[in-house]
Amino acid sequence: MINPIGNLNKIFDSRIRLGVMSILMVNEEVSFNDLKQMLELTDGNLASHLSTLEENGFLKVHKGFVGRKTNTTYSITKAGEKAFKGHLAALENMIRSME
Amino acid sequence: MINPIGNLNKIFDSRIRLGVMSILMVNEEVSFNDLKQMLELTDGNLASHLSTLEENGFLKVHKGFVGRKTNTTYSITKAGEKAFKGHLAALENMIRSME
DNA sequence: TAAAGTACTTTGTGAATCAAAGTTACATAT
DNA sequence: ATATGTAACTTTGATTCACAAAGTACTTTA
Repeated sequence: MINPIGNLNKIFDSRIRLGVMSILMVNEEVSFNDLKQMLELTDGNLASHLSTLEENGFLKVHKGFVGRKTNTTYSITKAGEKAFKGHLAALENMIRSME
Repeated sequence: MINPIGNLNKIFDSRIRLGVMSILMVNEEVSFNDLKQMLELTDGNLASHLSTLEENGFLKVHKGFVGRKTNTTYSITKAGEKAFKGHLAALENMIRSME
């Protein structure tokens, strides 16, 4: 592939999905509210990006409780990890030719 | 800034603009047609992204000739270089927390 | 009982993306 | 002189995306 952008993953063109993935690479499980605060998003905006990532099999959802409050957490899947690492590698390749 | 995506530059959310910039970081001057072929784009699509980059002061245009044919080339500006490097640094920061 | 929290979904708007077609200007081939 | 070609766009139109705001269903706390 000569085209330097050909290996970038379209799902990760979105800064928000990029942010979610990078948070989930480092934290085993993160709640909806923590993601919302870390990324400074409205509920709806976060929810829609999370569902895009979920539809693509990049993350999985755990519905649980903290005390008696509902608590939804998200974690990365193997496929998500692979796709994200692939995207980062593509970014690196693109940039490596600059040095 | 705690928000890991807060320092990313919106202009570079686009893979195409990212590609243009990375090519221009490495090549002093690149023609419209070379960019078109490298990035596998239609005329219109490339032209519109180039004008976005130009409007933002990230690249400059040189209209010249090769023999008697018109030849437009593009090169990065100081501001473009700074913005692009800033974006890459923000990406790196975001990713560094993963290691 | 009222207010607030969680995690959404729905709605609506504006912006972005892109291909395709049209345009302008010059060049070359017939 | 006419037709074809190439470069570099601009315009058009359709589709998709992003996002805020409001609405929903359920529970909890004051």
